[in-house]
Amino acid sequence: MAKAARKKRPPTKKKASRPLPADISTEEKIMQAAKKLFTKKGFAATRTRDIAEEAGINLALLNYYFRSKEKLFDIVMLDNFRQFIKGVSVSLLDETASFDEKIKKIVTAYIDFITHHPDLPLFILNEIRGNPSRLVQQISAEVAPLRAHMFRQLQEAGKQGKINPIDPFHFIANLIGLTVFPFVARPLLQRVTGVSDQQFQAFMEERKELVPLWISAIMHSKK
Amino acid sequence: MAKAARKKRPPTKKKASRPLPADISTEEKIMQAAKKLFTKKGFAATRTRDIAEEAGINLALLNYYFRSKEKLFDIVMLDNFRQFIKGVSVSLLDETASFDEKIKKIVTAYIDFITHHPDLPLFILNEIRGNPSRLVQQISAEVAPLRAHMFRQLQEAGKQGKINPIDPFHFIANLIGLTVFPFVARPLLQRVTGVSDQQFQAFMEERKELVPLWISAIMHSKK
DNA sequence: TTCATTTTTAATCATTTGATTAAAAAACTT
DNA sequence: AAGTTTTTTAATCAAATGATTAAAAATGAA
Repeated sequence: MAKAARKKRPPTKKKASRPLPADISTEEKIMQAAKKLFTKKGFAATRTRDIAEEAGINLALLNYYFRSKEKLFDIVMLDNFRQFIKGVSVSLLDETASFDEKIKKIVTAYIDFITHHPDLPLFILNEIRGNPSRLVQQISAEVAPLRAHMFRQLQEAGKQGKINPIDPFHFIANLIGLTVFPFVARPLLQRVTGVSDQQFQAFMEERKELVPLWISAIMHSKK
Repeated sequence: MAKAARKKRPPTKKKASRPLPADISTEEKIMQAAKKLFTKKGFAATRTRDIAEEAGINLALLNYYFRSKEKLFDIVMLDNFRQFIKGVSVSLLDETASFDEKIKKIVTAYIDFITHHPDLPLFILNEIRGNPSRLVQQISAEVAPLRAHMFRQLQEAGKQGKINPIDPFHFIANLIGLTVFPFVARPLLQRVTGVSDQQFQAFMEERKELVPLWISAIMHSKK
């Protein structure tokens, strides 16, 4: 029997004619709650009920606005990625800075940024793994111009003989590894080295200076 | 009504009098399946049914042998940790090797090891975060002697004026960061740098030589 | 106000999932 | 072989969980 598909009321089709509620909208509340929980615990370990409670709304509202847990997650993930990339792109595209200055800016920016969003890196590393999807594809597209720019700079610096020719792969692995990895491995590192929370922060402050120095040392070390 | 608590038959209390089944026991099959899935997808995203299927046994058997998903996970996790640590400890405790040689051995050992267990590092970084539990405590205890040994070596090398005095925190963060991080961030790195699977392996082979060189350069760079 | 539309809720559904049970099958002892 | 214990299974349970529904409340337009 042809069950006339009950057309669901389209959610959140804002009447273009009138301005938004302006204040902290319900949709935004849900997004923020979802971001907080998804980022901290990952997709599978996060319950939609927890998100609803964190947002202070009814569970049905979540589905009303976002249709499904997956959809909501995709949005949060994309948002997280963009934020993560933005940190680097600003410094990277600053044409007035020298290569060394750029590195220093990137390192500082990332350390500051992750200090305020400590769960982000691991979230991204996790979710990028299980997702060969369009999401990741989209991210790649957004990163492309940045990559091109950095590669060019690397090549120029290499040609001027200032530094060793180093493959971009190694360069980026080193830069991000030295900067981001301590945050990702923080619980492990603190256990193994017996470092307190306060000390950890101090060490990361130190690294703002040290990592650029080390990167430089690496690129001037003789093969 | 006092329902006389149905005493559950104690699982897997092997009669000590007779040797084990010897071949690949059911218990072992379950362990291996659980390890594979837990390590790849984490605790929350892994279903006990999937483990049972992967092991080719009935779901009830899993609970018969291990009582609960949590218990099984704890066992797998401890096992994974030990394996991860073992890689380093062998190289580290080799008294015949010089400091530089040790570093080279550690880097090579880790790169080889993780190449064959690519999901392990991220698993550990994930599970150590949400687990301030006795599990992590136990790990710490097992790592302690290694840490002490490495610290002593670092201090000695520093006193001999061969290298800059470098805090153990920075040293370990650098060593592991440069060695392990590329694997953890592999999908991201490959996307950003446009590197193929084959090329990635080649790069990691290169790093067996390069990372020790870089570590050396870092420790000889002037403050 | 009245009416239409949007937003929110309580209640419920359907499926998934960890766990248990009772009984069958297999292994071992005598 | 008979009896005992261990191992394995099919069936089922109970709780958790993502999603939907129908109706109420709020909002804005006329």
